[in-house]
Amino acid sequence: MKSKRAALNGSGNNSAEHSGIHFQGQNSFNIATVVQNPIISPFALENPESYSCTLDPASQNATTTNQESWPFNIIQCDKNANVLPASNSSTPNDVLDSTPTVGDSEACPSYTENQNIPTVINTTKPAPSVIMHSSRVSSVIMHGNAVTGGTATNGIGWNHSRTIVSPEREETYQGNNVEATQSKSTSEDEQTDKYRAGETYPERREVTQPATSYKKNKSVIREGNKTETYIAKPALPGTLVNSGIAPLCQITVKIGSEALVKRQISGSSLFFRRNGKPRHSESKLEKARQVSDEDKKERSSNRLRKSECIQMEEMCDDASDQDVSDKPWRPYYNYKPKKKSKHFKKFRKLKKKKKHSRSRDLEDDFIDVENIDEVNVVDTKSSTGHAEDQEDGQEKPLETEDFKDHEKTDKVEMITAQWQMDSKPFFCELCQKSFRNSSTLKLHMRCHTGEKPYPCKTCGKCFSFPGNLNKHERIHQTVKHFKCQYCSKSFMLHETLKKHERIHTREKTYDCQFCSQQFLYLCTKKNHEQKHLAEQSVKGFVCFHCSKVCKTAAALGMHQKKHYLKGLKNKDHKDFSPSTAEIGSWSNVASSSSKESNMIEERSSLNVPESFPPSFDDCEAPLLSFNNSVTEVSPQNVNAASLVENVNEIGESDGHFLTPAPPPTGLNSTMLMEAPRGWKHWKTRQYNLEESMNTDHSSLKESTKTFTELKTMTSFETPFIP
DNA sequence: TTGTGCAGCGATCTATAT
DNA sequence: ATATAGATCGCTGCACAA
Ligand SMILES: [Zn+2]
Ligand SMILES: [Zn+2]
Ligand SMILES: [Zn+2]
Ligand SMILES: [Zn+2]
Repeated sequence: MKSKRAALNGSGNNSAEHSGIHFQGQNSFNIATVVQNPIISPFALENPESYSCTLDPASQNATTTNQESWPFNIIQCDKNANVLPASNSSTPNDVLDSTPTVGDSEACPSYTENQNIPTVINTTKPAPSVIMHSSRVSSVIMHGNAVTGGTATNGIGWNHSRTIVSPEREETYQGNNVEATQSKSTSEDEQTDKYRAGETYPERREVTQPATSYKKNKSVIREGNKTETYIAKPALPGTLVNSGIAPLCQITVKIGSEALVKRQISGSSLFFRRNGKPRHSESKLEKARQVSDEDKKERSSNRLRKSECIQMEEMCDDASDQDVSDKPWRPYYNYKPKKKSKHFKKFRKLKKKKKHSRSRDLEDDFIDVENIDEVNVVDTKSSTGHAEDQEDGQEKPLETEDFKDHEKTDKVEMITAQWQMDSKPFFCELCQKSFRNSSTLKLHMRCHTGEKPYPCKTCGKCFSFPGNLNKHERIHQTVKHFKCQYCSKSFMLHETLKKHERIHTREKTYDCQFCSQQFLYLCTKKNHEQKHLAEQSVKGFVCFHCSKVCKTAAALGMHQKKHYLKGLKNKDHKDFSPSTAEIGSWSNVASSSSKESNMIEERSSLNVPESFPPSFDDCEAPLLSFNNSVTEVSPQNVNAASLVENVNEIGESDGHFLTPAPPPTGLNSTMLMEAPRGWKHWKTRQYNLEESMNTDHSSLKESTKTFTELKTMTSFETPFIP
């Protein structure tokens, strides 16, 4: 059995393939993907047979094109079939109980090029995930709340002039996932059996209209043949199936080609957003909540039990979780956002200059907004420690001012928001990403729609982006065009060659945070670091200065206060002077610790180098913590710990004591040394924390860089190599 | 069993063309 | 302003060696 590389983002959201789901990147089309989620379609509550469903006339003229698209079902319903009872409980349980589980992948035939997928029309029990209404009076299907056509809003509550695009485009796909929201009824079983038996699928249809550009903003209700489209889309494929958080769905209401309302029924959309700036008006959130509540009432799914719903509610109860709901809509497994674009940097620079000319003190508040991509405003590591200004390559000095974090955060938010508004005015409503122009946004929407208009001429595999097709088509060439200039190896793709050549050039390697090893591949590095983390599960409160281990944080505080006082005494005013915040921080720890100054001076005899804190296995207090606040381990935490560690080393290398730096405020003044022993465990925690903090991985990268710089400066000679 | 490197792909960024 | 191509990054799966 082969070992599998640990997934890097650890979210479970990336488990599309793990769970046998192949929305993207695979030709296989796993229908179970959609079926798996009981919440996925409120429509499933409805008795589909009660509708008179006809094929959308447009779709009848549709041509079959690409085979890999989002598995929407599209049904056009008569107007009089529009009104849906809010609590129509007709056979919901049946529906759900018969819902195939994720593991039913074998029941879901792989979709291949020559196969046809049944459209919804061909099934006897259509349970659409997309419904097209001819009605002029729109209503949101589940609860009948009207979205009045005449006063159409964008449903978002924003009043700016951004372009908001809903996932479905002018081209809508004729559903091929009949089973998507349909119960795994006998008919479905029959069908899947048929498919397995090798019978051809009914032809899959696609509604293809001339690709028109997205209308900018403003939902204009066209008179005449207006079509309202309700779309319920599965959320992220494979979302946390195992964790009990079911993938959810999203409802988009389209009138004509205008996306007017999107209701995202996803994890935390089941719950109120506490603070403002909602993307949906409160009433709509309320509606969404009602929907979910009804769902919860009416569904006693085997896979999503009520308790799980409650659990979800609890999970999202915290304000910090609010935006978690946005995450599942990031295309492709919740990818880490790419690096901040140069435009953003330019923007920031401009801002800085403006500020500088206006007021000096604002300028002094250095804000590293590099990290604050999109919604990440929690990680304000810039407030302390070293922050690298990537743009100039200049390293910012240690921040010693007593900042008010929230002010900075606000500034960052402002800057980021303003930048997005100014520089990226094209907004994807589904994932809240912004883009610089409509083309980019259009392209991006393919991630949501699954549109893949670029088929490989050789194998027929379709791609969303021409560049990816080009890359792909090279694999059909047997010739490896790209030769390594250092060895004789050749590669199909230039990018692969470049990656390979890093072996020789040692360029762009990934440094282990804990030792001096470098790795060519990020995943390798992370796996390696995990090893450190696992072994470094130090339980106890470690003094970074002398490696003593204290049983409690208070004890450590007491101990380190000694260091601090000593340092003050010996300090010959180099350039270090602790901030008041810092002193306060340490004093607080110390003062609360008078009772518990039972320091443990025992040093582990494990293979821990002298400079590394000893482990303390039987210590009850698990975390190294400032201010007695505790959080779970995360890459940020680890980096923070490392950061402090190295700051200490700076001080020591200079021959004088340096008080440990305060923890980065972005970590809520918390850092710790404990890591779960298992990688998977760690991953999970990492993900959860990141999600709850509404951060992304970019902060990790930034922190790592900072740390790497420190490492270089301080010549981290004694790596911890277990 | 574990670690490492490669293949391949999705998605985004950036420069350039229209 | 928009569209496009190429570059790039991040990710997973797989093969293979230790
Ligand atoms: Zn989007
Ligand atoms: Zn091909
Ligand atoms: Zn080579
Ligand atoms: Zn290491």
